[in-house]
Amino acid sequence: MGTRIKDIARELGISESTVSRALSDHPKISNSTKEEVRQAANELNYQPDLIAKSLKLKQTKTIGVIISDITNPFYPEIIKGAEDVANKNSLNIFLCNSDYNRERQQNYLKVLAGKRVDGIIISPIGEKYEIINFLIKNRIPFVLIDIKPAIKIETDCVYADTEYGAYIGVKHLIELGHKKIAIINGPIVNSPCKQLKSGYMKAIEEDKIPINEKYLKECNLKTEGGYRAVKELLKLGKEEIPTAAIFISDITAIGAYDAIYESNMKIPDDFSILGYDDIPGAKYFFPPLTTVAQPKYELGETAMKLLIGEFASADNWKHKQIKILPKLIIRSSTAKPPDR
Amino acid sequence: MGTRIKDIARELGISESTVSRALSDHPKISNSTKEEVRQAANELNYQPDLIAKSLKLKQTKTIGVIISDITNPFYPEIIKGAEDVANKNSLNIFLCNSDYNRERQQNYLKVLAGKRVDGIIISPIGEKYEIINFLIKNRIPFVLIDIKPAIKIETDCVYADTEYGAYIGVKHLIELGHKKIAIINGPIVNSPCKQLKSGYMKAIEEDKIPINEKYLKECNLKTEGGYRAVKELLKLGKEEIPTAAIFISDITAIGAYDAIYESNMKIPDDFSILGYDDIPGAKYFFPPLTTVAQPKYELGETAMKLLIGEFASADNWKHKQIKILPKLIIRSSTAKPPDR
DNA sequence: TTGATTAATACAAACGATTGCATTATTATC
DNA sequence: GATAATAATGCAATCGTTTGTATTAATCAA
Repeated sequence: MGTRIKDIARELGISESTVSRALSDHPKISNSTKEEVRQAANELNYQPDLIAKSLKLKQTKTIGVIISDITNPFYPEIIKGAEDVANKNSLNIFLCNSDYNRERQQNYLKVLAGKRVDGIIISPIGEKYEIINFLIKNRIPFVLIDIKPAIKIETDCVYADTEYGAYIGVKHLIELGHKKIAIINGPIVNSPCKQLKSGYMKAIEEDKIPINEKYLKECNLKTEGGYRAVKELLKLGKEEIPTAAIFISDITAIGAYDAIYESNMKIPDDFSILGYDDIPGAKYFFPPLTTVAQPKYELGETAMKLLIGEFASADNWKHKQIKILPKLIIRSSTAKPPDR
Repeated sequence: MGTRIKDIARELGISESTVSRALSDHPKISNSTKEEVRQAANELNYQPDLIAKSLKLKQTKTIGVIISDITNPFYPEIIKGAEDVANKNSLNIFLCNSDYNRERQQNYLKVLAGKRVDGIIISPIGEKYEIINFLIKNRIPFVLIDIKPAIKIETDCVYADTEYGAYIGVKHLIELGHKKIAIINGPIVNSPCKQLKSGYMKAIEEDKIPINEKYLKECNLKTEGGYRAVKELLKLGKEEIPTAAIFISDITAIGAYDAIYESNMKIPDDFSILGYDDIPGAKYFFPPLTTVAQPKYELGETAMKLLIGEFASADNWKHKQIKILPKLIIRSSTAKPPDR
């Protein structure tokens, strides 16, 4: 239906190869024909078929990005960072939203492989070995995002140091005087969740605070997960109800607001809430949420740069694992514990 | 490098066409060879080349989605709605973020055309005729999102009735007793902005409230735009400072919180704020934001369904323009005006 | 046995670009 | 004026699929 190189060639009475070369400004084509070709292309509204080009050239100028929840404000900033870098390098992004669903993640992996993307940035959910195996087997360059590398794994990755983030967060709670501190975590199979726990443990143990197993909660990563977890905590004996909690994300912390208010308790007077991520809007919660800020944009930016190989110079033979430090943002959802 | 149909064919000593047909379960291929082929494909880790397939079949099973700001929580829900429908129809989404940048939008349009996507959903910024022209000229099926159709335009579109939303919002303010109501709008070229204004006007005029030109603000669609607009309003003479404002989005309304608090004023006692969108988190602002809720997920869902043609039945020759009604969510950022 | 029918597979062209090599046209060199 | 060098263009193969049309093999009817 549309215009092809063939059509331009016919129109001008020259060969397809000449048109192709003229369009890509090949030095061996005369300026006059180049001009003619460009004009004809314009008149005929020629749009190059990137599919055909990709097939021939074996590169798609496209990077696949798989994230787990586009609705979580944590991700859009990452995507933006990645997209900005991609654009600067005339690359495009194929965005996939696994929605915390492993099957869907697996499916997207296959689609991206089939679409022959030039590389993949993925924030993996669930067991990551199969993902890594798949990518390696299919020879797709990739960068893991927001995953702390395990010892055995040798891959490029960019991650925020959640262990450190959890540590400084819980330390902050301890300094305020809290001793009954809960942790509302996501599924512990996820790397950031693992890290959150170990940061929490480190801070708790450092201050010789006894560990209460009932304070260790796992929930799904949505608001409703946080809500339910806190509801359960509030059912404990009066003396045992924690006075503070650290959450795996601001989104789950929001659920805590709901649960606490439903019980006619006050934040932070009766319960201190420490979020994680610093999503836009956290500043305007009631009360403004104390949280650990993720370097979101930077995470996306760095991952894409790494993938593109901007960082690959002298020693690009070895995998880079880049750590970015989060920051504690103290607002008003944390305060000293109530004297019960 | 990877496995091709050719490789499977060689491996089994049969022809490529047989392999291809076996893989797609063609009835004329014997079950025994089908089984052999499937097994070999598995062993050799065959991943079909979707690029080649697309070239041949002239369809990519991909829908391009262009939105203007992935960072605005308004969009992720839309995307999710669209993606869910797409997935159910084994379609994928190629997401593009124009970032309110016309050049970038134009560029993405070209890329998507070049990538031969099967259709495009776009939330257009700036002048939409050139976009529509481009899409028609290139014979790409498309659906406009969040754009109220002008009389002359005959295209599929799905939009939330912003005029109605603004009308019920401003009515609410008037009923509270406000007479000095500002409108912090986005660039008036955008359709939702036009609608916001006319809804505002309708409500104001209905109650015979005189129009103050100084209350009609245009700003960019980010938090900082709302901040600056309100700052300017607060510089007016004491008597002239408005007592309430409706904002084009919750994101810009956030800027108002900053500006108001900087002037040591209180919300809603000194100034009522009415947002638009109902982004996740708006409920937890201080004070919780009164806002007009967009049917976001539904918007994306409907747009994709429309594009796929699920709605195309008897009368699919004419363009559908689907209107979805927003809802007023009254929280605590609006109250009766102060008696100055 | 022979021709017709059916089942299973193979051949080859096509999708729309790119590119190494061959070819032709033009100019330079002696 | 013949040959070499250079400039500009054309030919044809290729990327990995799919699919219409042979082709071959197997089965059946008479």
